[in-house]
Amino acid sequence: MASQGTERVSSQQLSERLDLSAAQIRKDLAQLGELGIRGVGYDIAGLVERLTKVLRLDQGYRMVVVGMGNLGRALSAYFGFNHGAFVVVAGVDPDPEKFGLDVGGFTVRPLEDLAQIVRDEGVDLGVLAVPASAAQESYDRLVAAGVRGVLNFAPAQVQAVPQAPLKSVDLRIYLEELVFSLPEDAEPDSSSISTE
Amino acid sequence: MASQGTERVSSQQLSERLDLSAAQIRKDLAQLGELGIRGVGYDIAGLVERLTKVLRLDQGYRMVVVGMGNLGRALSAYFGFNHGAFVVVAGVDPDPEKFGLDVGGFTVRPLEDLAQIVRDEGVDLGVLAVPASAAQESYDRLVAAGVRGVLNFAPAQVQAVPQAPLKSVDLRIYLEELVFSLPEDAEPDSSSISTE
DNA sequence: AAGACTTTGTGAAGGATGTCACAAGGTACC
DNA sequence: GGTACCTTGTGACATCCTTCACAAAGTCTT
Ligand SMILES: NC(=O)c1ccc[n+]([C@@H]2O[C@H](COP(=O)([O-])OP(=O)(O)OC[C@H]3O[C@@H](n4cnc5c(N)ncnc54)[C@H](O)[C@@H]3O)[C@@H](O)[C@H]2O)c1
Ligand SMILES: NC(=O)c1ccc[n+]([C@@H]2O[C@H](COP(=O)([O-])OP(=O)(O)OC[C@H]3O[C@@H](n4cnc5c(N)ncnc54)[C@H](O)[C@@H]3O)[C@@H](O)[C@H]2O)c1
Repeated sequence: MASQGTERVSSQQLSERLDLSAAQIRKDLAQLGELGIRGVGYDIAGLVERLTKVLRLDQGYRMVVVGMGNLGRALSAYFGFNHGAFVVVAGVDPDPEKFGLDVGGFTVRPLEDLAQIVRDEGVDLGVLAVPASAAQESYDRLVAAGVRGVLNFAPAQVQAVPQAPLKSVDLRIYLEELVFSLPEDAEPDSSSISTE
Repeated sequence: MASQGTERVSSQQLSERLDLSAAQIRKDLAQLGELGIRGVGYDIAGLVERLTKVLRLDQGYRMVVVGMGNLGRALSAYFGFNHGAFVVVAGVDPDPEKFGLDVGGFTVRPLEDLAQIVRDEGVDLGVLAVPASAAQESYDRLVAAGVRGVLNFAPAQVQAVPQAPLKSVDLRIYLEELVFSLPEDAEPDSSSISTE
């Protein structure tokens, strides 16, 4: 809305876009102070500014990707585009064949350089795109190197320390949610069942 | 647990693994009938079987990936490994340079073949890995081709029809949640802010 | 300036969800 | 068989979250 130049928005309009009740929108926004103007609505630029600050997105976060396989490269190219507050500044991998590979504005470097990269580049966050078996070890490595948080894409249970919060993304969950939301009637064929 | 050969589990043990209260586990599982045995706990094989059925994961789902860029190829290789009930059977792209490219057990085919592929291969689900600007169009195409549900990775608001539920995954949210969970004290540098 | 109209902020009510605590049912050992 | 010990299933309670409904505060028109 802001990028389209709209100036004001009502809780009613927001509720339609976000699929929530208008009362919910107002209750939530009121938590941040009196942001709206009665009879008028909310100032979009003001909302964006306030929310950006509350969500701590008013500062830059520098990231390093660990594991430059299929997913690591895709993420680097994606986040590398500088989505808002986030920039990927480096990617590391233990596989020498990947060293020097160009992705999203930087080249892949050896895993051993991690600590140095974090220090020199002022890295804040780590992204794990390594095999599940290497997830815990990689997390520990990132923490030792000094990152302040880690986003994990490996389907593994990783033990985290409070100094470096961990957030895990398991894409399989989305597939499961999708099939659960499917209309009941005719279910698909069962030719490809496999019990892992 | 099942793959490790463990036979039984108590609500207490589950609560520790899942970070929920034991009472919560019991209340939830009791919804599916009396699955447990008092004084003993739950039979793991039985639980897996019951949950698999309830979540409709007891049947195979065949998928097609639309958009064979960085993410599409990564996802194909990932899901192509046949995670439980899911198999990627095809990938399509409008870019002729990508035709014939080999990923995760199949080759990339032209976008125009989509309808035919869905019909011939008995595809149930579609995966959107296209630019945001092409998301709606691609969703419509998938629905017209006959898929029963769509998983979308493009950061776009797509209008869905009830016959083909849509589930969207926005990875940026995870980054935002991660920085919000960071310890308050010293926030990182602000040298790389950009307002998109 | 007054009246008609909007839209926010918010107590109060209602609904949903989570926790407690214990009887019911089961095992294990003598 | 009897006793000690577990662990589930579940009402009763507590807590949290959402919706309702309206006063307060603003705009717009005349
Ligand atoms: N590909 C996807 O779409 C996708 C989606 C969700 C999750 N995942 C998960 O993400 C992870 C990576 O997936 P991928 O498809 O990119 O696999 P991949 O095999 O293509 O890449 C893994 C990379 O990690 C590197 N690596 C191996 N051991 C390492 C270690 N100890 N430290 C650092 N790097 C190491 C490898 O050299 C390789 O480059 C896996 O755990 C996978 O389950 C992948
Ligand atoms: N790369 C990531 O890690 C990542 C993560 C999350 C979300 N996404 C989103 O996923 C989408 C794809 O990302 P990407 O990095 O793979 O981009 P990409 O540019 O590498 O790939 C996009 C692909 O879509 C194809 N395409 C273009 N128009 C199309 C159309 N009308 N129909 C079908 N295919 C079409 C292109 O030929 C290209 O192969 C984007 O919307 C991106 O924002 C990417």
